Amino acid sequence: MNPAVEDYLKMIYEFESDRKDQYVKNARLAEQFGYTIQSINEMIKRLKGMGLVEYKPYRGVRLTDKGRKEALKLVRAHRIWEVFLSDKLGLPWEALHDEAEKLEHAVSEAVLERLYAFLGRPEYCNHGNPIPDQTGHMAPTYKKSLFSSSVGETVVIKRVVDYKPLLNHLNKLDLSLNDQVRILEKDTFAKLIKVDKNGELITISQTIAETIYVTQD
Amino acid sequence: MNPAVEDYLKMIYEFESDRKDQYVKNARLAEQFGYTIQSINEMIKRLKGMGLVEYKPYRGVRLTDKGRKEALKLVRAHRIWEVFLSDKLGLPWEALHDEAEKLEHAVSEAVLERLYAFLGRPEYCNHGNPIPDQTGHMAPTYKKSLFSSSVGETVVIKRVVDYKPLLNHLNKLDLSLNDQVRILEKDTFAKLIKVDKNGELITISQTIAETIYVTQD
DNA sequence: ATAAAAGATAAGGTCTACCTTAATATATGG
DNA sequence: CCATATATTAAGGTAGACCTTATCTTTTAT
Ligand SMILES: [Mn+2]
Ligand SMILES: [Mn+2]
Ligand SMILES: [Mn+2]
Ligand SMILES: [Mn+2]
Repeated sequence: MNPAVEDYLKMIYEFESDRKDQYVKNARLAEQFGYTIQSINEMIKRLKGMGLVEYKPYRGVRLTDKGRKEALKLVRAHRIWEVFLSDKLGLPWEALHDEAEKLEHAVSEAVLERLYAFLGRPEYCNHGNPIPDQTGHMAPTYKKSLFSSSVGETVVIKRVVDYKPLLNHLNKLDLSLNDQVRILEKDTFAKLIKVDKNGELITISQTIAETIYVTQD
Repeated sequence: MNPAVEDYLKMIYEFESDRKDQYVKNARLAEQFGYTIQSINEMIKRLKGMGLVEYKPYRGVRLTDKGRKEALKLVRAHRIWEVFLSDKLGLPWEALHDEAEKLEHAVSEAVLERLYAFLGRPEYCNHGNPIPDQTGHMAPTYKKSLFSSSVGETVVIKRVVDYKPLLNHLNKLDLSLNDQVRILEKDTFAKLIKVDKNGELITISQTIAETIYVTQD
């Protein structure tokens, strides 16, 4: 298990969590990684040879139990490092991902468990994604989007998509995890939602509001 | 600068610190890394091409200023991670090196500086090696060996060679960094030294005592 | 001075993880 | 039902970082 293999497993895992029980298309992986489809194909064959994925031509790829177990370890390491970088070193949320992307491959399970304990066994990373425990179990994923909320509702931001341009945009809008907002207006034609955060009026496009997940307060 | 290149620079740096202004022999690198001399030769050529080392056939290799600067960054990262792993996660000193060997390559300078501050800008790692600051300056290296001490002297252990079998042996002898010991007896024929630590009698071979560095108390 | 030891170089090989160009197979929607 | 879009496979290439086998050069110690 080297960084390249690990990153493939993690990516496949993340795609699988989006659209449950779907095969992941090689083309999607190619696009996401910025590699050619041929390279993806080669690696998929290697992963298959290692018993980490199941592959059906023209359908796509899917993790085996063994592959999923490995992927979960990586997801776990990634999110634990994010918590460390944020909580202990004070890195802003848009910087966490890239750093964790490297650290996740550089740590033994023994050190990871100690780090996890040191951080107080956090259940979520600083983007609101659940952190699997040693057995692979994790807290629920917030699935209700801000845009799906109704006018008058008061909600709390609990998860955002971990994508740097989005996080930078949220910084500009002055929106952070655990912020409480009240839906003032929702215009499905203009594709906008207006919310109130502590007396501050914030206007958010539908596209952005669909990448923000909330709980009703 | 990738992990392989970084590890070569660090190794050359460490050999250079031992025997000042000496060229490092490719054979020594080969032995230490466990690679063939041919492989070392190839890599040395690459390092030379990158302007990181100066190489004289039959004499050896030496870091350029550029190479030394890079090497120092790695030494710094390595030792800072060791402090983290020991002080915050409680890893025993014999486990620090292997873990730091991976983490040192996985961290940006920005994160490293934050980590350094988080740890309280330590001057020494947990084996007593000085940690260079951002400019490359560092506290002095302890150079007086335990075996060179005289009977009757009371000394404090300030540095040990970071070599796992040695550290395990010191654990068995119940010797740690900052322990205070008094030299009871030194037998240059039997190649032994006997010390008292808090009423406990500890017998140490010359070879081992020469890998332990002390200050006079 | 010279032979043995130490060190360097040459040539060819492997494996990983990427790439390009080109051919081929499948899916599907009009 | 078949054309076009989508997906796959083939073939060959590169660069890094290792390897082995073999030859050649320099140093050094007697
Ligand atoms: Mn990664
Ligand atoms: Mn995250
Ligand atoms: Mn290393
Ligand atoms: Mn150390």
